[in-house]
Amino acid sequence: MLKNRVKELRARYGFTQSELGKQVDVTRQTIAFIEKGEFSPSITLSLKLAKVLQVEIGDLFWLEEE
Amino acid sequence: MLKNRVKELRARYGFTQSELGKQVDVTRQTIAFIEKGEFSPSITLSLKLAKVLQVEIGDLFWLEEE
DNA sequence: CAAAAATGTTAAGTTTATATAACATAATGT
DNA sequence: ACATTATGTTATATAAACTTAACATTTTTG
Repeated sequence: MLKNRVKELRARYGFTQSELGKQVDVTRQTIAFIEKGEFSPSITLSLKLAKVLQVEIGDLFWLEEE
Repeated sequence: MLKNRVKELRARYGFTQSELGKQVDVTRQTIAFIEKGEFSPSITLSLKLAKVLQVEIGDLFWLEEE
């Protein structure tokens, strides 16, 4: 199962969903869906998010058992 | 632009495209498309590939300028 | 408190990832 | 040389990512 820390890290930087979306070229709804874990973004978008949030991509997204 | 080392690492382990595909639950054509750089796989598939190929995901896929 | 901004959520549409199938060529093994 | 296996490639179909739009609720701010 895919997990992520997008919401936590976005909050740490004080970005709104819209601001983060704009920085990685997606809409705020896409950010919301990712934060809810409703889908598995492309590696391209994932790498952009990791860059903006200044973490290794493996620390932003990971797979858990179950 | 998205780059990856899937082909190189698959060769290192001596896996065929079919074998690698089976290990990460996709078809050999999907592996072929990824190796050709024709699309940006999901983060879920990317994480599975990194696990099987025993590298950090950031060492398997990365973004380059232009 | 009232207004504005942010978030939650959902529906419908478009684009892209992935599957399935098919055929051709290259590489490997007997 | 022949048979088998791996790879290249392309077409069509389906599933999932992502967009756009809309409205409701929550949070923030004057």
